Amino acid sequence: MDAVFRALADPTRREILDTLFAADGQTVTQLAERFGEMTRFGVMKHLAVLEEADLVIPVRQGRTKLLYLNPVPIEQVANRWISKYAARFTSSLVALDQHITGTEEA
Amino acid sequence: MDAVFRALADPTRREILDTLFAADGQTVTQLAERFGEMTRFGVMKHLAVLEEADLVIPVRQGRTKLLYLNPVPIEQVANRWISKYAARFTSSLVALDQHITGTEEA
DNA sequence: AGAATACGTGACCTAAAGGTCACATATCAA
DNA sequence: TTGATATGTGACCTTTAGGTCACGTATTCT
Repeated sequence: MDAVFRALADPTRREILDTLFAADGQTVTQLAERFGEMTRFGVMKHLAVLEEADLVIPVRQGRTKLLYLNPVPIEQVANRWISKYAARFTSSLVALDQHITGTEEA
Repeated sequence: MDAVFRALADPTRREILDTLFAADGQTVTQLAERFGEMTRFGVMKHLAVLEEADLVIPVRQGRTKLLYLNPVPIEQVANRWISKYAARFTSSLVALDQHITGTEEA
């Protein structure tokens, strides 16, 4: 989970996730072209960090590498760490649970 | 929001938040004593980052500084950024909203 | 085969992060 | 006022992060 937090710390990496969210399965070059202010190598280094955190999953296809967004680690961070602090989030889940299980309308 | 992400990136800082979550309103020295492997100065630097991100709110009281945890920025990150990626989180909020607004039980 | 394309690696540089220390300041207590 | 306590500051050091580049490898196309 440490790797996830560290990966999300950089704005460029969050922007990469945003880009993949908008269009999943891009190649490295396609992605790099959207970051004109940075070379392909810079983007690749960020991708390495994102892959390390399992936020981006690479699929080799011939000479290209397709990049897929993996939201699972983000969900885990939300559920295992953030929910502890985000009272509204927690109470939302509690309320939802009560709603579902009928605990509230006893 | 950038400051929040960056602040959460370091494990020591997350541990500080955990400590304040367990016991809010500690002084700097009290807090520092729990981090035996680091000097007070190291802890203070981390505190500066947390305060910068508004995750820790300092209240000067005489010669001591009381540290309070502020979960609001974490909630904002959850709502404005993470919810986009965490499908279960999002659907939970949607369900809750339906529950509150009565959209569901029409 | 040869050329173009797509990605990978290692060296390298600069700036920033993490951490310690000596020292300064403010406050309380006697 | 003197001494102890609590925190703040700036200099300093070491490691890491972010970024570029020259070059190498694999793959596709003709």
